This record gives sequence, C-alpha cells and structure tokens, in this order.
Amino acid sequence: MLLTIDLDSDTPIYQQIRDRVVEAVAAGTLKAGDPLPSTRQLGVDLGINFHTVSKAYDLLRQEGVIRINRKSGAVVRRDHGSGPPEAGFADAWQSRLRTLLAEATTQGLTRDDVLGRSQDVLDGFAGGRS
Amino acid sequence: MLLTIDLDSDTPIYQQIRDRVVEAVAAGTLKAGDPLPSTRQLGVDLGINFHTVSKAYDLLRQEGVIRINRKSGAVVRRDHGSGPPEAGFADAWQSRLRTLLAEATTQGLTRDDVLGRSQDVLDGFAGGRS
DNA sequence: CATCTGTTCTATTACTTGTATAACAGATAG
DNA sequence: CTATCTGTTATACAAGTAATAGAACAGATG
Repeated sequence: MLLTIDLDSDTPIYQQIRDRVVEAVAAGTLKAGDPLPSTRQLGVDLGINFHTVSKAYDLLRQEGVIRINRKSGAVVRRDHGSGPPEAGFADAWQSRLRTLLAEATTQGLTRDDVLGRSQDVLDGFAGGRS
Repeated sequence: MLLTIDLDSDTPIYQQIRDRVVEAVAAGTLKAGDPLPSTRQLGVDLGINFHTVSKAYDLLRQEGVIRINRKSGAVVRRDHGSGPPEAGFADAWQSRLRTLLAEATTQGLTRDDVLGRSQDVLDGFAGGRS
C-alpha cells in the first residue's frame, strides 16, 4: 500500500493524503518524475470518494509538490534535490515551527529532546543526506 | 497588549489564542501562577465574542497548560520547569514534527537550514536555558 | 469507438466556526 | 444582603468546511 489513512482521525482525509505524500517525497520513497495513482483509483483503494483525493492533489499542486497532466495524471514535480524553496516559504514555515516547538517546550520537552528528535526525523529523510 | 490575533487569517481565532498563549509560556513571558484575563475581558480587548475566548481556554485546560477556577479565573499551570511531559505526548508530538519537517525538506530547505532555524527558535524560549 | 485521465458543476448531509442572548452558580466587595 | 465579578451551560443562527454523490465534458490512448 502506497498510502494509509485513518478514517477515525480528526484530521481531514484530504489533509492526511497530502501529509503522507509530502512525507514520502521527503523520505525519498517518491522522487521527482514518479507517478501517483489516478484520483479514481486511489479513491477505490482507500475506500473514499475520488473528489476527496482530487482535493488533496489540488493542494499538492498549489504547493508545487506535484504536476498534473490530463493524460499522464499526477506526477511528483519537486523533491529535496529541486533547489531552494520559493521566496517567503522559509519565514512562513518557521512561524509554524515556532508554534510547534513552543508546545513541546511548554509540555516539558528539553531543548536536547527537541533537537534530538528533529535530527532523528531528518535522518529518516533522503534530504538528510544532501 | 498581551496577545494579538489576525481576524483575516484562515487559522481559527480560538486556535490563534491557544498558540499565542503556548508561545508566551515557552518564551517565559507567562510563568506558572500567572493569571490570564477573564474570558469576557479578553473578548472585549480583542473585539471578539467571549465564547471564542472560552473555547481557547478550554483547549489550554485540556492540554494542561492552564488551570481554571471559578473564583480566580484562568491561571498558568505549566511551564518548561514543570517536569517531563505526560506519557504519550512526545510520540504524538514527534508525528506532527515529522510532517512539518517533511514539508520543509520537500520544499528544498536543507538539513542545516532546518536545524539552524530550530535552534534559533529554541534560543528565543526560556526553556532553551534549562 | 471505448476507455482512461483530470475537470467542472450541482447537490446534499454533517460538522465547525463565530456570534448572540440568556440564564445559572459560586465567590467577592460594597 | 445586594451588586458584581467569575466560569459554565444551553440554545440558536449564519457562514463556511468536509465528504459524499451523480452527471457531464475534454483530451489522450488503445
């Protein structure tokens, strides 16, 4: 299975699909040029409506992660080797990072805990080698 | 102003309040024992309904960040010096961290970029000194 | 031509978000 | 005791979101 989702999660399904694809690209499981299943096919595989898959793909397209052709379907457009991020991305991203790290700090994770876990996660990504 | 929100953001207001409070606790601007404004007062200050503030406070209470008494209102219950996190928190948190770091990696931020920005953020927190 | 792909449109159901009004209970200050 | 502060609860409403559903269209492919 390329992708698994949790129907009982409070996270919207289309968001879960987006997250799993982004993680797969970061991990190197998906590389630039790799095709994604068609919206209808993935809908059948996951037991959900194809419109929900379409929404996830549209999100990924807006973020520049995939390219969508009418003929060949969705194809990975970007990975860690595709160069630096768009202008403005880094600052907006750091703002979200700040909120997430604040939560960990407030809940009692130490600086070393946080940095150690960050390194562990990055070590699991293909981008960690570049 | 203890707290500022963006009414035009796509992030729900109650979530913004939650985020700002968590960040203030991490930064040391708010410490364990510090009082928060009453829901009605903060509602007036921010120009929003007090039920929205109440929802944010209820979220913070569920997360263990604040304590709510009928007499003294909302008080900060937890900060970086309150000991280790609840069982299960770290793993669930790391799962969200993974998604956020995957996004940065996919968009082209290098490992050093990510770790550098993480350190910068943590340096701005009081927890960074413990 | 039949079939695959994404795209668009409309519709419905259920849930979320924010606002609004009202009332209740406990604590406190006058 | 009364007035006023606090959080809490209940209900309602408007607007938006999430997911499902059916139908149809356009382009590419066998």
